[in-house]
Amino acid sequence: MRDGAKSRESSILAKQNPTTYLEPTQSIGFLSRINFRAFSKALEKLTEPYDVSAGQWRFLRVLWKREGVTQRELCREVGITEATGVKGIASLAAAGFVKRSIDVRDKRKIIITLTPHARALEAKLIPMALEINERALEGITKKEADTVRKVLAKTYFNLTKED
Amino acid sequence: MRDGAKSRESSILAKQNPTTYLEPTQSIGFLSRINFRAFSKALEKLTEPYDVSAGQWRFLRVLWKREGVTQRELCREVGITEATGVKGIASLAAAGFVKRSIDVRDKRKIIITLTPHARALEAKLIPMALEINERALEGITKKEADTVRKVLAKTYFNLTKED
DNA sequence: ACATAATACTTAGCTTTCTAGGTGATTATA
DNA sequence: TATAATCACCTAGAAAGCTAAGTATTATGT
Repeated sequence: MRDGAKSRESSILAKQNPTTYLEPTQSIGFLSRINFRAFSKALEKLTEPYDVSAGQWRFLRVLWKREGVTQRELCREVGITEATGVKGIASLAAAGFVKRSIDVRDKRKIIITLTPHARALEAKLIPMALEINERALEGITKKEADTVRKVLAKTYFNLTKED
Repeated sequence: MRDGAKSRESSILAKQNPTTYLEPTQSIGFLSRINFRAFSKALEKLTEPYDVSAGQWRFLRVLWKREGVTQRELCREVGITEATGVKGIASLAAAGFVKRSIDVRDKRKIIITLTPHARALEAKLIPMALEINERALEGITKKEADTVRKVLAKTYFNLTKED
């Protein structure tokens, strides 16, 4: 690993300054960004031996719960635009994780189904996600974690309503 | 705005399911990702009339507090790799927001300084960031917000230590 | 029935990010 | 002092996201 990345990550949150409202380290937007990257990278490091990238993981997680869904619905659940979904699903199909088939009753729709290989990966990969979550939440009480989930759901709602 | 984006954003968090640990809407990684996008987009909508993108904003915020910093140090504070920084700073320079100059005492280093135009933008743009934060935190107590900041700093630390 | 709307996916092009592997300047060491 | 190591930045290439605009297909309103 490059030294630059390491020194950045280990020290960026060292000097928290509670006096200034807009200090980056005090901004939930900033914290969301660096946590998103950290979660992705940590999970990707575990799933990489199975040739599953962080982007692919996000689709697979949805599909394991709910297969045979349309492309639009899948994108909605993953939390991305349909344009982004086209690329992501193409990459999943190229890697042999999903099959795309046109809905017989509505030829506009594309139904996404998992290949047996991708279905089998669930048992391997879900524990990895659990492990990352556990590692991330070390030293954090259940109540605190619940507050974070509740607040982040609310901030998201506040920022995206009336768009 | 496209209807797809709207329907996605307005309903994705509607059905929270507290029973399953790894539900996307219960995952702090997932929530961080969608919040990062939401914060970026909301702020960008306000700063766009000044031709400042979300990426550029992240650099400017640091530089307003601490000008004349090296490229490496700037990247560290923004929370990105140096490779990413090269592109971002090039975009800032091309837009006339910063000047890059070689350090006379160490010719490896590049010192980033703001142009008068970028310096003047601080007074316009900082209130926008405050506004987005206020909007995001509507209906959230100070204590809850503090918990979120504390927890997100900890999850980030937990995930990036010993890399 | 036929023109118009809406729906579902696609394409094109841009931004922001990453990793891996450079180059050149400075510092440390044998 | 020569050589090696380290440092600071750069390049290349790819992933993952976005908006805006385009193409079929289906639904709707007169």
